[in-house]
Amino acid sequence: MKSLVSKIESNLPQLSEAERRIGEYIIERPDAVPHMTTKELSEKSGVSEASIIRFCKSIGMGSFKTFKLALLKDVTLMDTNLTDFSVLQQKDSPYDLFHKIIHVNKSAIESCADSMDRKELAKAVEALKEAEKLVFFGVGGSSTAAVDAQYKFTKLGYHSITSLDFHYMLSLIPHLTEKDVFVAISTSGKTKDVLELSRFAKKRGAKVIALTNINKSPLYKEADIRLCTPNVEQDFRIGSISSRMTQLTVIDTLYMSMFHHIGEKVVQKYYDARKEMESLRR
Amino acid sequence: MKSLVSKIESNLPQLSEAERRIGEYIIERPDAVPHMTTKELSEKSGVSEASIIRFCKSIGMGSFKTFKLALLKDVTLMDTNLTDFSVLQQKDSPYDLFHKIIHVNKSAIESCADSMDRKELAKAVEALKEAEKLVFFGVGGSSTAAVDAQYKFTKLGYHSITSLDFHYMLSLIPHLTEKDVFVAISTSGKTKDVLELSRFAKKRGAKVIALTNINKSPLYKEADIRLCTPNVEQDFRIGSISSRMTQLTVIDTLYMSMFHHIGEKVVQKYYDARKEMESLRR
DNA sequence: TGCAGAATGAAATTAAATTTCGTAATATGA
DNA sequence: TCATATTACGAAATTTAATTTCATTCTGCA
Repeated sequence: MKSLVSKIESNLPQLSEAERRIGEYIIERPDAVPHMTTKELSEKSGVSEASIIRFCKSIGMGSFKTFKLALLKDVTLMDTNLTDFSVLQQKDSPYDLFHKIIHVNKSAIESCADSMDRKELAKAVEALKEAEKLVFFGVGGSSTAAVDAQYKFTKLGYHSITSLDFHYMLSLIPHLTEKDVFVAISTSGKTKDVLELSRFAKKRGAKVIALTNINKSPLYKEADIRLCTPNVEQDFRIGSISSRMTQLTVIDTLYMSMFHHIGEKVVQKYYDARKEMESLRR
Repeated sequence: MKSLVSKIESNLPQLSEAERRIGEYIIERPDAVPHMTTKELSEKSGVSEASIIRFCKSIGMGSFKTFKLALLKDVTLMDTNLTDFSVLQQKDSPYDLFHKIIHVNKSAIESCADSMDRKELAKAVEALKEAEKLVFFGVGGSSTAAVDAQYKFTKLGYHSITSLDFHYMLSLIPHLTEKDVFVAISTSGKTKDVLELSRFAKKRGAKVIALTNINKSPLYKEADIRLCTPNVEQDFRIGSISSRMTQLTVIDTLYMSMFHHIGEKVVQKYYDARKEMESLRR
């Protein structure tokens, strides 16, 4: 049995101008179409709504709705890896953007699997297991990951520190020892603040874990342990919205691994914290 | 990831009479439902059309249409039968966990599409367009999203504020006016700190946008605009690692929409900021 | 050149989804 | 116990989407 998309593809030559335009759009973005209305699809493919209906009939579907359902079924089974698309188009509505972002973020997380080195990950987990203090540092977009990590590891009972303030960090690092871990977060691996603090921490004897894009950046080279995130595409104008997702996925992994390790010991404390929270009704 | 049908099944006891009737019918004939209209389904299950809509919202879907699409996907996949998995198993290596987390986070982002209401999203974007000050507030795991949002909107040139400190926020809110927007972030929608500040902000006349799970929580009810995230499963011991991903996806959407709106005006400023950063070699 | 016939989109119509609103039932609390 | 919320629900109104109708344009051919 032929898939609906390939059926459209093979019917393309027989279709009229307007219908072919529709078909081409559908082939391009089959995953997006089931969520659309005739109006949207007509705008996207540059034809009238009436033509959409005619198109559906042409390829043997009773109605636009039936067609959408059939297409969704098709796409679900196909499990196609959709390739790229440009994030910004002038006519995009917020809802369009929303779906694009879902797609982009999903793919970003998916590609995490490619860039991660399993040995480095194991080393990172070992280092964390033995760590006394954990220091996270990232600036700009990477501060999100630092804040998140700090919160999570505090929940696990770690002495876990982060700050956005370079000078605060500067005053903190002299107190680090070989038992401590400094997690440097920088997508590019070139951020000067992050590099300087990493070097300083390393000089103090702390283990430096770099959470950075997979490339041979200074941070990558200088770190003791490298947790690499994929080189997700980024729009030069807006920066990457997705690199943060990849960083957080790695943080989640570290968190879950540590939870796994010390897990049962802290469960009771989680309960206590939650119960206390409830009694304070917060 | 639980299937939608089994999710409905387990939610059944919590639903009201009419909604339970609907749920029971869906469990009985899940394959038939995607092709039905609200009218048909209401007749089959012996309730009103309005209840159908309410049912969809109750189980975490933005609309009847998205529900049908999700159900179809579910039914389609049921044949190919992907089994779910529990996140924690004793033998899991960090690398195993990593892959599981990739999977879980991906699914969480994917299911964002189901819970988002397109009208509410449009309303949120409109509100942001006209806003003077933006205030973000979230505690615990939700603070990540607040921090991220604050950073992003500052980059866009907004007067954008967040803090983890309840008392700081308390002193800030009296200065809000009708022109300002307060974005309340709480997965459960019940966090007392968030609720109290939202109410206060609303009393001051600010527009309150809730970024919360789709459920009928106090925050959901009281907000002017509701941006709903899906009810991702969470381990009672570790809390949800994924709800943050869904929140960030919504933040990304708002950010991109605003960028889209005021976009070209700020591009030059982005360049300036980057050039300055480079000249400072940071 | 002018006519038949196909292709197309704008506007009208029909159908479906969603919201609003009033009522009844049930919980809450003084 | 009685007043007061709160909740659940369906009927009707409204909004939104799908489909049909119909006028216009284009194309090929006598």
